[in-house]
Amino acid sequence: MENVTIKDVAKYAQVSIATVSRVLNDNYPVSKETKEKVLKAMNELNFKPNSIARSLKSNITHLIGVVLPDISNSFFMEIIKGIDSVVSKEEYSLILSYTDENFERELNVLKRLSQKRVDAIILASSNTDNKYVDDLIKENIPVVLIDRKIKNSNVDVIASDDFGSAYTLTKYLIEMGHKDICIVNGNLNVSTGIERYEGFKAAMMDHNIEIKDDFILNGYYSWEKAYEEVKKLIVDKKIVPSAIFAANNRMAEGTMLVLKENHLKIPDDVSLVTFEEIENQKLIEPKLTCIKQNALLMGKKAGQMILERIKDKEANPKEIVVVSDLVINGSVKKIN
Amino acid sequence: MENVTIKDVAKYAQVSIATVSRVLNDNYPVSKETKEKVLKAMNELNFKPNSIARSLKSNITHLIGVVLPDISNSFFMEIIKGIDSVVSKEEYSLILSYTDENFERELNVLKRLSQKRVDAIILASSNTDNKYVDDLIKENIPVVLIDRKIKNSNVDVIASDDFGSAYTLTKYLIEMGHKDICIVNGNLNVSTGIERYEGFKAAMMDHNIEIKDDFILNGYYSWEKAYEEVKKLIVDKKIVPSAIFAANNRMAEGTMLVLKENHLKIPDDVSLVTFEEIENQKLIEPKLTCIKQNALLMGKKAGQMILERIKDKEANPKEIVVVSDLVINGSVKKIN
DNA sequence: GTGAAAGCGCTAACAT
DNA sequence: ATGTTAGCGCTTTCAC
Repeated sequence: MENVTIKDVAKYAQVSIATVSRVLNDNYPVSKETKEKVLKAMNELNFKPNSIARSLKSNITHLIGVVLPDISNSFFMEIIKGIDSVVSKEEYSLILSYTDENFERELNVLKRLSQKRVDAIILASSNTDNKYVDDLIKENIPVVLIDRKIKNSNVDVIASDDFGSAYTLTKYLIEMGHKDICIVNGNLNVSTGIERYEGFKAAMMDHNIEIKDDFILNGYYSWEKAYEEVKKLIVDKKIVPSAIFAANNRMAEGTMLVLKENHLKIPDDVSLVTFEEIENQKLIEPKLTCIKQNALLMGKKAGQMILERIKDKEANPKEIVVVSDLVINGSVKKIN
Repeated sequence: MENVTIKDVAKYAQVSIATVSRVLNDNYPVSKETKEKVLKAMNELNFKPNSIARSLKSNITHLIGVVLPDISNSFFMEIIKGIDSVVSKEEYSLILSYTDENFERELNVLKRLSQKRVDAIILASSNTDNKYVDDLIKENIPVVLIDRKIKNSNVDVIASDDFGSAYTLTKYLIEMGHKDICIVNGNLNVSTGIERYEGFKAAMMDHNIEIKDDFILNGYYSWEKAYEEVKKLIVDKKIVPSAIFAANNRMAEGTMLVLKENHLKIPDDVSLVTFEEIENQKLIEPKLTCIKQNALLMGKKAGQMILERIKDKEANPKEIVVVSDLVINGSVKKIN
């Protein structure tokens, strides 16, 4: 009963293996009788086509590699759900890898996926300078970038308007009267990190507000790092900004804990905004004013894109921008 | 440059394909000179071994299927991290699938994994009656159950002591003076759901406390369901229990929102305990008294187990219980 | 409508 | 130490 092959089925049904294959794929004429005979044989022997062998012939593995920096972040989990909901309908499975924002690890993972001959890769790279993507494409493995862009690569991209949204969010703080605004930056090797920072700077500059050196913190998209950096500012340096802009949800969470531990109330003592909603937002007081990205939709679009790309590798790369919303909650104090 | 095979390398280096294979695997004697010649050829042609072809020969895919009910739950994400940290060292990749507690979907996913010829499967089944697991094992695909057991299957298991922990947690409530305790059950088709309920009942019975029908809620491990059910009890029926036992974190979150919306303070108005810590616990007042499982460790153990099992399919199945802690926080009121 | 046979890229037994 | 060859399970072209 173990590892029944097409050959066994053929013998059992007393036909050739070619016929079995034809029944299996239903792509060539087979007489009704033989077809039934074969199907019966398959059933009785509990035959399952070996997809490895199929892949070897067809060069199609029905495997999509998904490479993300942080799988505990619900933002990326939503993306996975979005991707899966689209591609699983076409019988694709996802190989999930995460990199922890570590570029070396990312390269290893990509290499492994390439050897596994995945049909395509969906990538949120931890480095704008990822040159390996070009190699992948040369090797005929299409890549769709999600959330994070890279330099010089002529590939499909699905991302948010990080610059614009950061600008909007900062502008909102400014219009609420804030000037002493601290930014907790994300990973500045990453397009989103850079663009959010640029958006922030542009808004500040456009309103002629100076950004103090002390108020530029590097949180690398990490909860812990953000916690440390904000703590250094507030506890060690004893500087309390009027508002804090956290460049992602994890860092907003770390920031909130510092504030909580030091009995600084949001928004009375410090205002806080974040790029991407924090976990369990609904249960936390106050809800944070934030940019809310549509991660599920991004995932779905990426799934569609990758399916199209697998079918047509020559089409011109597309860049899709998924709009994010500014959600105003009660975490920003109005200053006269 | 595209799809260089062992054959191309052989021609380029002017040796036989066998020699190339030998260099590739470094498992047979090859003279230093030829070896270098071949390595050079590989390099210059940018050769990458086709792991599909290898798999076809060896029957080893270096793929492990991971099937989980809910990937947005940090509990399961930690499990993935644990698994990955162990198996990626041995060059395994993970195919991730989630089932949303839907058993049909689970069966589909398992079938797909079996056809993909994964080397093994790590499964948190959404039904104790999963008989397909036996088929998988017959097909020579080892299975390790994680978190959730199934009936009658002679397979490796790595789980928590759900009964015991639920008993402990309930006993704690009782010792704090609670009698009107409401349980929000998980999925009662699942071993954890059942055992947690059983543990709860046993503790109640041992202390001669009657469980009221109104206080047995079915939340199916779903945030939304729990929210609905608790709301029905508290808002529609206008019954406020003295304490609530939520059988997992998502349901505790749903429950908390109902309480919050109805201005019921924890623990003053209602006490609440949960099986597994909620997301962003640190930022939420009050922190919930809970059973804290060691998900990362469970994942690591599962990873080790699966590697051992792949190496030795005949060894007797093991069952490992990972201990959970009762973490007492301020969410339970002491009643005289 | 069906069968024979080549071949996908690789490994390993056998031969030299 | 190296080459020749069969074969892993399947698809597909070419005969009939």
